[in-house]
This record gives sequence, structure tokens and C-alpha cells, in this order.
Amino acid sequence: MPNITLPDGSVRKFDASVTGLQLANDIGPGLAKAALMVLVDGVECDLDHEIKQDSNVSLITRSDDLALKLIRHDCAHVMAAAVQELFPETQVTIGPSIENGFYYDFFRKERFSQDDLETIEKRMHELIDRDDKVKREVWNRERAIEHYKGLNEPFKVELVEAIPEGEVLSFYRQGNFLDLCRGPHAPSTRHIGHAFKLMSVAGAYWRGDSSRPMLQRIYGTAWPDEKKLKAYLLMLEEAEKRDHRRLGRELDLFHMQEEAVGSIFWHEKGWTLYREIEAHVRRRLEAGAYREVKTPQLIDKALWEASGHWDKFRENMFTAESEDDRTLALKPMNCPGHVQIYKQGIKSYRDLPLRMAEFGSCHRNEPSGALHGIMRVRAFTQDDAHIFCTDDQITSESIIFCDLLRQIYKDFGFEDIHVKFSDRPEVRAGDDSTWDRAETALRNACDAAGLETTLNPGEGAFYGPKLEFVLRDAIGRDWQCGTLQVDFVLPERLDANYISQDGSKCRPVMLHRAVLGSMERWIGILIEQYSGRFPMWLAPVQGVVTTITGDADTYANIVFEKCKKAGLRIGKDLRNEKINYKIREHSQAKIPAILVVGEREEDQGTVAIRRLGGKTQEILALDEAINKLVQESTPPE
RNA sequence: GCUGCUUUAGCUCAGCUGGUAGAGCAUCUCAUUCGUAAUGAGAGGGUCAGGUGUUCAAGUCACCUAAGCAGCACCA
Repeated sequence: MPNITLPDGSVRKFDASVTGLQLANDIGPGLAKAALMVLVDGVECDLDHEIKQDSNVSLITRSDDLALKLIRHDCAHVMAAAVQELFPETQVTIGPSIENGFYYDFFRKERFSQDDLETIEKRMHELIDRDDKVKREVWNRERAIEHYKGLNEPFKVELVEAIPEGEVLSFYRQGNFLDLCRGPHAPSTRHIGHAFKLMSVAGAYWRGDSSRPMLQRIYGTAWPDEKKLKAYLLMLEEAEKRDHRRLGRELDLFHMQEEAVGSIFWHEKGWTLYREIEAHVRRRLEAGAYREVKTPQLIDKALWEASGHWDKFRENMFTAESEDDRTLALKPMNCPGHVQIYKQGIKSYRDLPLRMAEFGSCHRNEPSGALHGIMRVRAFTQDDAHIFCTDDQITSESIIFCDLLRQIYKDFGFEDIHVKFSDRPEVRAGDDSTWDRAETALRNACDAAGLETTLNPGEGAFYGPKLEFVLRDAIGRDWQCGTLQVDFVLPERLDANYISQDGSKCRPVMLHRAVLGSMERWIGILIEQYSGRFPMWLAPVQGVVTTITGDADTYANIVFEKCKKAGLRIGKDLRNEKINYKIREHSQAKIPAILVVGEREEDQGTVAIRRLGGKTQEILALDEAINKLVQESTPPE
């Protein structure tokens, strides 16, 4: 005789157990029709799940956020059903919902083509219109394994075998299609709706393991309604327009070519942007009492062996031989170098915390498939620093760092940040008690800094746990940039010491930290964030002086020189072209301000400023205009 | 690295079933001196990613290599 408490607090009493659907009917037929699943004390269940005890229950319809996951998962099932109808020789494996959609991994000798995707999509619409009932069944292991063996579905057999003894094995049947699945699902296929689209097919390793067979993964996107689907597709188009690789070329920022795969040729404008970003971070670091250093590019492999990197990352390190037969490695990171500087002279507890920063250019031989524009390259520069401190200082240093990080992100227009806590990986250096200490210290620091974190299990660095700072850009994409890592291992391995208050020799802790991550990737992110329309202080060219006709050339030159003298990054365009033509060209080059001068401006000693994207102009006295632009070009305080 | 796809002028792309390259924009030249997102005319520009093969004949077909793209794996 369950008492059902609904989200609005009202309670319904039933004489016997009740299904979600019966409950929905009891509330109203409209709800019964719209309901997709039921949430019983926070657990997602099918609509025909029997509720036997007093519970808090809410019925989920397609307008709920939770429904999205369900619709996508259902969509994955329908896709698998469609594929098996069309291509019966295909083996099905797994198909979850993911951010923005779903996928399903198939094993099939022949490749799915783009045309196949269209055929599959068409069949999916038909299956949805068929409105097959979706029914849950519970099987025992032996039956499940026999079933899949009989169908020659070895991947499914493996899945069943991997499910721990004692766990319920549920299957879902819709029409002729049956799939091993935890559920829940909507009661019939029509609930999926038609706001979905198959996007692409690509390879994916079975169980994410590169030593195992490669399956074909079909990706799709699905939404509660057409409008949301369209909005998503539009967002993808927008992302493509913002692509830093396209804008990098269009705005003449950089290029890349075959002879230097994974390295960037920075053009003047891109390098200006780079230097401006570096200068800003440097200002913030100086204010934060960091000491900037520079360490060697090539270091004997002996140091990398001592640090442990050679063991773990040898494959990804570029090496060179010197005439005395030494093997040198291009540094893939800066920490061992920083420890060498730290170790010069005896350090006292009075020297700690010691914040050692470097814009460290590193080389890593990334696998070819990992390269992506300037976001993932083989030669990059970290805004790196290592804080050498005592155990007691970990918390305060972490808090100070988080403040710095938030400030810098804000300077670049990012305010939406979340933090991931990555704990010990399977393969690691240092014993468990050391890891206990490091993880506890970092957790305490998070608490003290008031950071909310999500756990990222097993994703820590091999020498210590880490925080990863993820920011959200203007079109809702997440980028992992900053990091803070606690390291008790490297100081030990490389024998870094300090003399404590009581005269004894102690190990410092190293905090590895970066805000931007890599300069190159950061610039890629900024290009996409701003869509190439950089704020004045970052814009490679802040303004262009241009003329209505050649009569204004002399005055334009005066304006240009004055702007230059005031420190503005200014260009001039005295070509004999129509003003429309020149406005269009500089607008397309995304120059923030166009300073137009003609006869009128010359007579009155003014300039007409037209802002990027604006339709109007602002007429100001020359000095006033320059002051204003200089003001706007000042980096964030 | 793995799977698939792609590679034609600086850029975006066309080139049917093999018969020896084309457009728009950009560039250059000339004319035009014009008030806020394209002035007109003309010219130049390509070992069709590289290589090997099939063929009387290859941008087009096959194979190899490289790079790029998407995803997977990797990411100190």
C-alpha cells in the first residue's frame, strides 16, 4: 500500500503496488501519454516498473532534462535495430547516450558509407513510426550467453561475462530487436520523436583498448524537438566559422606546413597576439611574486632517467646525439630543469615558498593522429611554474594560485569555470602513503579555496594528484586549460632539499601549475572564443587610418604617426579605392577600429571612428580620439 | 599510432563513364578621386600532393608514400 509523494509535495495513496504508467493515468491522461520514464527515489525506471513501497516519485516527460539522455539512448537502440535489419551480418556491441547525442559501435567487415548513413536514418524514422512496444526482460547469465553465442555475437558474450555475478541481466525487446541493456527506456519507439540526425561514422576500439579490434562507430545527435536540433546544427556551423585553423589563415596569424608537422610558423600578426598574451601573464606573475627563469632545451637523458620521464615517456621524446656520444633529449617539460635551479645553493625554509616560473618551450613527439591545428602540436610553450614549498604551505599556495588563475581567465573573458580532481592512476611513482598525503593535501586545499570539484578517478599524473581547470567558451564548449598538481615524488627523485627551522634537512613539496596550459593552444581557444574579433588590447592591429580620397593623404599620415607615437598598433590604407571597398576589407580583417579621414576631418582636425561590426561613426577631435583608443587598448588592470 | 575519408591556381570549389585543365574571389596592370561592408576593363597564375604501375592515352583507374580532416587511442 504505497504512499507516493509527488514533486509538488502532494501524496497519493494506493491499495496495491502501482506502475509509473498507472500513477501517471491517475494524475491525468495527458501525463500518461507524455511520460517517458519514472524517477523512484532518484532511481530511473521504466514506466511499467512496479512501485511497491512508499516513495518519492516524479514522472519524466520529454521536456525534462533527464529525458534527453533517455531519448538519445533509445535512439541508439533504434539505430542498432535499423542497422541489423538493413545489414544482418552486423554485430552489435554498445551504444550509449553522450553529450549532444549518442553512438553505437558495430562490427562489420564492410565499411558504412555516407550513403549507408542516409539509408539507416530513413529506416530509423520508419521504425519510430512503427511504434514498437519496448519491453524489459530479465534473463539469467547462461541463457544470455547461449543466446549471444548462438547469434555469433562474441562482443555481446564478452559484455555479459563481464557483468558481475548477482547483478540483474536486463534485456529490452522492441519488434525483432533485442539488446542487453540496463535501461530504462521509453515504453514505445514513437516517444523518440524525429528530431535526430546521423552525423558521422568513425573507427573506435572495442572497449577503448587500442590493442583490441576496431569497430565502426556511428554518431548521431538527438533532441526533444526540431527546434533544438536545428539550434545544435547551427551551433556546429558557428563553431566551423570560428575554427582557429580557418581564422588563423584568414587573419594572417600563422600557418603550418608539411616540412614542420606539429610546429607553428607564427606570422607577424599572430606573434603580436602571442607576445601580448605573454606580456600580460608575465605582469600577473610578477605581481604574484613569481621569479621567471629559462632552462635548457636539450638535456642529457640521464636527468630524464632520474626524474622518471624517460621510463614513461621515452617514446614521445625527441632525442639528439652529441659528439661525445651522449643522448640528449629536447625537453618535454620544465620541472626537472627547475629543480636543477632550485638545487643551486642551499635553500632555507625562509626561501619557501619559492615560485619559479618559465614560459617553457617544450617538444613532445605526439602521435600523428593527435595533432590538431595549433591546439595540439609537437612544439609548444607552457606558462609553467613550480612552487617549492613545505607541506604546511600547500593549502595557502593553492588558494593563492586559484585566485591568480581566476583573475587571468577573467582577463581573457572566461568566467564559467569548473574543476576536476584527478586522483592516483594505476601506473604511478611513489608509495601509497605518499599518495595518501598528496591527495589529502590537495583535497584540503580545494576545501579551503572553496572549490567545488568533480572526481576524475585514476587520471592523476604519474607523480601526483592534480586539479584540472576547465573553462566554457562563448558557444558552450569546454576547454581544459589550467592545472595544479601536488608532487612529493620528483623532489625525492631529484634530491631537492631545504634546511628547516630546527636545522634538519627536509624535502620540499613541488606544486606544478599552469594557467593557460600551452600558449599555442590558448591562442587557438582565444581565436575561437572571440571569433577572431579580439578585444582592443589583444588585437594584432588595433586600428587602420584610411582616406576618402587622395586629398586627405597628408592629414592621414599625421593621424597615423600620432597614433603610432601613442603606442597604438595602427595601420594605414591610402589606396585609391572607394571608401566602401576599404571599409569592407578592414571589417573582414576584423580590425576593431577604422579611422576614416576626408576633407571634413582635415578641416576640423578630427577623425571619424567606425567600430568593427558597427554601422555608425563617431567624430572626435584627433587627440581625444587617440586618448580614447589608447585607453581602450590598456590590458586589464 | 589505428579506422575511414580527403588532397585540382593564394583561397573556395567545378572537371560525366580515361582523350592531355576551368570558375568566383584574391594578385598584377590600366582607367576611375569616390563620405562608411565589393568601381570597371584587361592580364598573369596549375609537373592536378609525391612516386610507381595499367593503357595508344591518366587530374580521372590500381598500388605505395606524405600531409590534412573526423573519430578512437594517447596527452608528463
